[in-house]
Amino acid sequence: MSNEEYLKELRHSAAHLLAAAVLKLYPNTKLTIGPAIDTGFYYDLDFTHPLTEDDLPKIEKEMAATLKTWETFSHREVTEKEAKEFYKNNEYKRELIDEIVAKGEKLTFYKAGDFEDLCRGGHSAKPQKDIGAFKLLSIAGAYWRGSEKNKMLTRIYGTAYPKQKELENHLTMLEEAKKRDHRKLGRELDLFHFQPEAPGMPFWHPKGMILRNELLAFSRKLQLEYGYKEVLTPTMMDVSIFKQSGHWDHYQKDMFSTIYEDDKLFGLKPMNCPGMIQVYKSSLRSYRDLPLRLSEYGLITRKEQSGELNGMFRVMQATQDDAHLFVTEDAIDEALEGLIALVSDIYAGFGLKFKAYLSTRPDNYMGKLETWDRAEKTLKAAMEKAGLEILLKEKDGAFYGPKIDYQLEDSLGRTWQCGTLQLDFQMPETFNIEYIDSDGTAKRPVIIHRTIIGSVERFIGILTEHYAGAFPVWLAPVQVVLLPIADRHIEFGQKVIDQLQNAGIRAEMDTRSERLQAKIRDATLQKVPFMGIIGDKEIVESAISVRKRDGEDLGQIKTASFLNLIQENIAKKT
RNA sequence: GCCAAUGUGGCUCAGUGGUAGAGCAAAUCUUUCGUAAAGAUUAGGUCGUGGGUUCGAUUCCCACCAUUGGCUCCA
Repeated sequence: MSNEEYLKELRHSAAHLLAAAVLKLYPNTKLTIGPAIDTGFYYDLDFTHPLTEDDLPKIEKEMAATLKTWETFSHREVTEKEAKEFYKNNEYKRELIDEIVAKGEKLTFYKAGDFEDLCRGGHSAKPQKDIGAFKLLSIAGAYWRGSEKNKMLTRIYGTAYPKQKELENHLTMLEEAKKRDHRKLGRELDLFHFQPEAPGMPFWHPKGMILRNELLAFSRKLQLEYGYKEVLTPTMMDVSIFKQSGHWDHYQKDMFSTIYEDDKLFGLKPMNCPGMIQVYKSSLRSYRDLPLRLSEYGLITRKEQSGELNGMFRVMQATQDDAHLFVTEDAIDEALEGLIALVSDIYAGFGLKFKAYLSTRPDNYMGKLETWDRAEKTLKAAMEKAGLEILLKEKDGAFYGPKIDYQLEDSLGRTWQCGTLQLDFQMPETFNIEYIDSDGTAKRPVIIHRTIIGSVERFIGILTEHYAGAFPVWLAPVQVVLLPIADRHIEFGQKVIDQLQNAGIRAEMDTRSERLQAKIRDATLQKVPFMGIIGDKEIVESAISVRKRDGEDLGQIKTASFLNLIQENIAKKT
């Protein structure tokens, strides 16, 4: 058995343990389901009284006591009648029983100690021994069967490991993730803030803007190399555009709109596509113009439900690094190759690992079957050629075309959906866009939609957590801070600052009348990559003593060499 | 939108049915200092917003707003 399976069984058993303890403490609670998940387990319960976090330690204690009576799991097959009799007061379990019966599967009960539960199995052979350490982590609401039409149940999350040490490591990791929270770091590093008058819409501070601008400059530079042309389209347009694109029908409830001059209804764009298509349509296009790669760093606005905003990860206004490629059908392959290469280039700039998922034709697809087959084959071939592992998401494509989704992995191993690359055969029809082919006839191009960074806001949130705020030199809002030891060193410091700034380095000087230790501490907490200490010795040598934010002492360095060192770091994106 | 929790000076947090404190940050002064926090003084809050109960509400109740952990949603 793999370690993964072992953990899964152990946690599944821990979920039963949780249920058993809850039943002892709150006998009228109705059990529903309780699976193992990647990081632990949960159990969804229907309590007669609301539960709070304060109740968790009590439940943990009961779990520990119960575990002592759990030597092993035994199971038995039961009839539908028996099962329903057992759960005569539990409509959730009866619903599950009906489903199992309908599927023609056997009904089994698993028992450990004196706790028995409807279960398909998959438990630790020796729960008492295997569940070495467990902890209940949080309490949350969850809909029965995941549908908001159903009753809200109480979900208790927990985690379990064979060894106490492993549990502790996991908890340390959670602590570490908390320290890296971009909302916390955003405030501490003075990058941005939120306030109630603009929910889900960040106020960017000067230092945050440097991150944005560097990020976009990097993206622009690469896109230029790949033949993109940048455009910018209105944030607000008459809703007739969105009626034509279909957004008004399908997405209206998530769109902001506003009345203009009493009789015109304007909508804030929730996506850039309609606008960019207007640019395409603004003149007659020849096959010689294709592929036309239009990029836009467009501001999109979407209403989000109140409970789902989450710092920079989920905002109501976002800037997307959007692009639309207008290509002839037979040039799709080539366009995709370029795109996949570009995606890899951009992610590589941040040292982020990624996985690419190919989403294939859904049941409600539009267009011709053979076009889909070809498009999927094309995407697959392009992924293969780029050396990407092909992970499939069957039937998960958009109705207008198949897509590749990119998931980034950050330094804590968490994954984030960022880039997406979608083939679209539908929008060209809807907007009736054409090009004149070499034979003089009008033909329909294909559109490839893509974002790589995704939303700039979200990406900066991810980068902040990935680097724990210690941005690489090229991104760091302040790259160098000079620390004069006494006031008489400021003059020399200013000369160094001038040199650095003239070379485009973001350098500052801490002229406060604080002790050196305090200045080092503050610069370290601000995660400034380089500190340059200036005292009498440095002035004599016409050099600065360089300390890195991780504490490494680089000793005295002449200003010119220091400049080179920084520029090297910037160029290598370290 | 749903379940649960939270909202006190810029930040982190304490506290109370009789109109509020601490540390850090800030300002001023002293100090001019060698690799992660010098010292003193001062200033700063109608306790998220609106209603209600009460002689009196930051504290109790209701509504709303925002945030957090989840669920759902993300065409």
